Amino acid sequence: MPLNEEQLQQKRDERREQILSAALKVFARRGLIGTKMSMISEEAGISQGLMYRYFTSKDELFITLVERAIQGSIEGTKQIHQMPGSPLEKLTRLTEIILDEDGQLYFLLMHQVRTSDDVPEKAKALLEYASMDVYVDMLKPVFEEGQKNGELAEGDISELISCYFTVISGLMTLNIPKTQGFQLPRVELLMRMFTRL
Amino acid sequence: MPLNEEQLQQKRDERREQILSAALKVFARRGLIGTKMSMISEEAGISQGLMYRYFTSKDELFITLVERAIQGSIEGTKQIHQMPGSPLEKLTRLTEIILDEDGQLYFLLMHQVRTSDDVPEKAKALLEYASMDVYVDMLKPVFEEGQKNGELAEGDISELISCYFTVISGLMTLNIPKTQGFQLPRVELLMRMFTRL
DNA sequence: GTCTATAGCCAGATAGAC
DNA sequence: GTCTATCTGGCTATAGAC
Repeated sequence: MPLNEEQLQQKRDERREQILSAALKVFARRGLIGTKMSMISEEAGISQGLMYRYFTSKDELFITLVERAIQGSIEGTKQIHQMPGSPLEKLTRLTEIILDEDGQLYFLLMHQVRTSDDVPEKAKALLEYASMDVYVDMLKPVFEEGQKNGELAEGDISELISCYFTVISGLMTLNIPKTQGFQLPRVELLMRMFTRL
Repeated sequence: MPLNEEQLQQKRDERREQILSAALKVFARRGLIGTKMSMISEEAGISQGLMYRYFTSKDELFITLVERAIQGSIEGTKQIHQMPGSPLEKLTRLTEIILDEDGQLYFLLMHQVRTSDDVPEKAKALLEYASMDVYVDMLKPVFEEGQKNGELAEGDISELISCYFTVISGLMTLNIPKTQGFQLPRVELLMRMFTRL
């Protein structure tokens, strides 16, 4: 019983996802240069040659993942507006999600792009869509409300949000789960930076 | 006029330092694998071949720098006991120094060792000397005094110090000076995590 | 002591068998 | 569609000229 065209396409998409998922795991930890195609194919359980039927090069594979990482981080941050509770509760919840979530792999990937010179030009260009300003603008309404109701610290809003994202980014970048000795600070401790004294 | 043995040795040491300094700059940003010997030799302004007269391999060069990084970070942290002022003032001052200083390159190097698998076994082993416990123990007296005089937040001291170093490490790792958009948070903002409300 | 040229190895990408 | 075998280029480390 032969498969129809749609089924074939679906199988092809699944395999593509399988490769992307394996590649994300390896790229995030090891970076573009530190990753050999053989590592990805092994992680995906297929041969090296086969990957080139789905992606024309290591760079293309990498760039595809960077696109997803940026989109995912923006979508994730937007979630805060659907959350219940006061501004401080929202911020606390968002922080817990970010630090917990396995979106960490995408976070590390974006860090690779930011700090490495050996990354394709296109990946660098894509990162413009994830500038600090983008995130600051998304969180601004929440911080404004929090300042108004007295929960959040006074002061320049952009500076506060920028501080928030910088600290969170730093923590994510340390890749703590696997790093001996370091342990993720409790969210309540972190929040003290932004709450009214 | 020929140089005597001591002068020759000194000239040799200078060249060695010149190579080490160049190597630190490149390794810290690009990691062991991302760095080609030609990059280091170019940064140092010498030929590739010459480096092998001073270091037997890329790995040896890397390990030498890791040793220095660990020693430097410990020495630096110890400084806090020589500082003037109250515990909170000492901690603030230490933080400013760490974030400011060009010891950042050493910081990044240690991060490379922690997170990369492609680093020589010996470098990994050396990092044991820079475990979180080592730093916690160094800062313990200062935090104890700060809690006693009411400047610092109450709570488990090890957790507070560990949080402190984790956040600082994260910020250093982001390599902010060169990273567009990110900016180092003001130290006073960071300190709010540890001061009494 | 320093440089240039090269040997040897390793990994990305391709070709061709099944 | 998938795998194995191979081509090709680039980088570490060495050899040899000056």
